[in-house]
Amino acid sequence: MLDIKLIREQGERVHTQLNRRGPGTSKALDQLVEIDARRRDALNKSQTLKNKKKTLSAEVGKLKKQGQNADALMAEVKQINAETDECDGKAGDLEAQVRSTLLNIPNIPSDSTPEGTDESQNREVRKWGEKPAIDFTPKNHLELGESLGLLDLKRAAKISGSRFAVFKGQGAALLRALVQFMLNTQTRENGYEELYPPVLVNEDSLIGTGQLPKFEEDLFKLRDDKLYLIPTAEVPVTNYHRDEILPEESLPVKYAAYTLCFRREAGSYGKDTQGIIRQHQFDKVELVKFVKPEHSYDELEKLVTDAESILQKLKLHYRVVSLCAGDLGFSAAKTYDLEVWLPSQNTYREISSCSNFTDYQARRAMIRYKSKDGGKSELVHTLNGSGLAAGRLFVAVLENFQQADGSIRIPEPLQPYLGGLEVISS
RNA sequence: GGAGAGGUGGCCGAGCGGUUGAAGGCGCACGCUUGGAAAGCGUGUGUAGGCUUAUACCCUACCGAGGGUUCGAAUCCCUCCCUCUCCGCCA
Repeated sequence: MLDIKLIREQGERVHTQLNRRGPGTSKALDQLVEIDARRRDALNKSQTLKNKKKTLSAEVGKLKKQGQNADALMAEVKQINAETDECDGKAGDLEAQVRSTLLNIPNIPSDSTPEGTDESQNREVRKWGEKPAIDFTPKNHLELGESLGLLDLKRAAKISGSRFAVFKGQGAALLRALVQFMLNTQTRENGYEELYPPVLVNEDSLIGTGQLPKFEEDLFKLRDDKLYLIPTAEVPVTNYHRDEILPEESLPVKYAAYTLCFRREAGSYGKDTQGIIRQHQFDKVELVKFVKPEHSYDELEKLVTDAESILQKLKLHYRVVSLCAGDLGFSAAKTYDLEVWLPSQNTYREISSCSNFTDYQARRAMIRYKSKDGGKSELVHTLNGSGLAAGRLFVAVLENFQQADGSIRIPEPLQPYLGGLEVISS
């Protein structure tokens, strides 16, 4: 949520910056300032009336105590009440309008976010490692997974439908090893505290991080309870500190959380239908940080480095991409994607997305910090990034470490998690 | 799911229709005291919104949430949520 004061005072700038996401993005701002002015007007009237009412009511109390008649005053207060109700109603309606408008306006892109309208204009920041030397026609992860008995999508479709997978045998063990390896790295080497949160969350949490009210159709919702399945651990972990004031000296607060994630993938029909790249249910280790505003962009760089450390340890070739304004997520001010090399597709595919949300989520979720030497509490900046998506990492391992005979070489750091297993073969 | 108890400031805990944003205590901050510390004494110590150059004053709201009764509600009534205890069920 953007600051209404900022919109009030620097409307032109906000318009310009929002429209970097695409023409017309700032349209919702148009009437906002005027509605807000009317809101404050009604509020002021109501408050003046309430003040008068309070004084008179106290008078009534005094008179009654002295056994005197207070009928005239009581009638007057009744009259004021009618007016107050009207003002309150008006102010309430206007406030609801302002809030719902604000909830549907995305974050302002950072100055360092590149210009551009879509994915094709994202800017490559750096590359790491090299493409694997494969001197045969590489198989894709589905062929490899099925022939080695690691994946069973046919039966998954029978059990649940399309975009679901069963990981089997050494495939299931490999997925588990990847999760374990990522969690250990992030908690033991990169300084994150582990959290294992619920995957069902309430509406307030989803409003807090920005999935609601605008993106309800992307979420799985329970029929009989007001709960949703999380699309990412960002939701429960960021909301862990919703409505809290954190002590300044605790910042930055850093959490790593492994959860299942659930996405309806509405509107992605026909995209990545083969294999397990795009699933309704997938595993992910998420990194979330709460930081002081002045550090958030430095913290974003570190967050990216922490996510990269997993790929580097596994010696997987990847590149870092800075998303352009048009490709930026709703709540983000700046985002780096990590894209891992997939030999079968001869391209880089997203495996992590690391974002700085500045104070946008913090304002929605009311997450603040207060310095030890008093002063006003201020909104924190929130960040998060995948560290990493386990299903896609599974794909990358299969494809990049495949050998001519169809077997998979297990990267050394993973071997301890698989009882010393060095190769998966049929 | 059934029965009962309860949700008040950072914490504990009073208040149960009238100057109560809320007694008292603890904690915390600052000051005095001290060689230093403790104790003691004093002062201060919530959030949001409005107004404002102002994180000064002033005003409004907030005692789980939302409604209602009343001139007036933390206090009375209704609905919902959450916590605890017992029973049932269950991993």
